Amino acid sequence: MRITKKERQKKLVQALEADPFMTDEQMAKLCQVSIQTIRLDRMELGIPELRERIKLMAESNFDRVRSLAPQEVVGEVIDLQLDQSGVSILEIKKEHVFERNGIARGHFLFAQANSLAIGLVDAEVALTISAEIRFLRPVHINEKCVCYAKVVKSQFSRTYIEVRTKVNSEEVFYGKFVVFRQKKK
Amino acid sequence: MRITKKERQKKLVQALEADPFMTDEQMAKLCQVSIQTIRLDRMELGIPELRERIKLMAESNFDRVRSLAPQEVVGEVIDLQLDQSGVSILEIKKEHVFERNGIARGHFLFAQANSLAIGLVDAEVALTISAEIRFLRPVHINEKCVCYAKVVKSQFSRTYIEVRTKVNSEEVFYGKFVVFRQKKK
DNA sequence: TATACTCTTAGTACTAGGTATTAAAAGGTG
DNA sequence: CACCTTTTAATACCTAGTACTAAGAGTATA
Repeated sequence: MRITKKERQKKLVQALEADPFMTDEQMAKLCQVSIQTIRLDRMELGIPELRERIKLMAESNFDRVRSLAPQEVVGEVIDLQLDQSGVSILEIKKEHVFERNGIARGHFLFAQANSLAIGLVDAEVALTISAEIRFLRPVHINEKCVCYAKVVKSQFSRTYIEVRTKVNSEEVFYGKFVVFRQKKK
Repeated sequence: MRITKKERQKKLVQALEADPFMTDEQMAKLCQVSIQTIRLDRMELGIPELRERIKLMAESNFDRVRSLAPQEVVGEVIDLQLDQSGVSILEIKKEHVFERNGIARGHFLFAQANSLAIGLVDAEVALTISAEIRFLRPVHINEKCVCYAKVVKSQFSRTYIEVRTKVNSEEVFYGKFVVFRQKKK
């Protein structure tokens, strides 16, 4: 016995973390033991077989891809008057919050506001130039952030937009955005 | 022959788009044809078998999971002196940019900066209170954003952090963050 | 009507990467 | 030496296929 069972199992877990696509055969070679030993190890450790592992990975990302892939806008736009105002909603889920305390990471609120501000501008190219933002109170998991954006001024190639995000009519985020635009449609 | 071959194949593609986890058997039932017909259809359409499909999904998201799942931080932290300074790198990929023009959406640069600023603060709870940010030039796909954050002041329960993001020593983003902190570790 | 042709179904052999089970060998410890 | 854990081996079976051959069904064409 070269290394102990415990050590081998530890090694296995690490190896699978680095490359979850290993077959039992490959693991057996890696650990210099028989395939049966590997299978017993997987049993003990509660590690499913390759195909199950792959499936779990694919499934877990499938939802995420679906909910995050239409990434052009963060949050669901429910109202939009181009060059005037818009409203979007973002429900804070576990992927948005700090594990530790369940408080939403600021950049998601920013992303919602930024997306809406950009989406508001009726131009071929619209890019954020600058922003002044304020996080007024922490937002928690399961809260629905309703984001209101309003164009306050449009000068030369710049659009000035004011954004307020509320949770139950309580303001949680405020931002002033300056957006650069090029060539009206 | 109820529906034509073309119609059936169209149906198949749509069904698989909605649920890529279907076996040939399930598809056969769905289309009211034999399993062999489904296999011929897959051949013609160049659709791989279930296991291959699942594997492709898992693989394609594996990289993304790696780079995005440790979501506590957007970007890879390569240097960190708590309460002093830190550096992180974010490579702009296709999921970060506007499809239209290949320019990075601002909120990713913000997220990188915000994450680093929060990560810099050595406290149990650290939350962004406000930020003043400026996007100095557009960042394109494949560019590597190196983000430098520096604590400039720490007063009461607030930490003031300055962040500069560069691409090839050219400044692309600048931000001043105010971070709230609670209870030192 | 017979023939040609596409479409569909059936059946067999084989594959990877396993599970589940039983049994035997190897190794270390009291 | 006996006991017990650990490891290996062997066998039957499973799923979701591939690869291939062959035959039947349905339709159009000479």
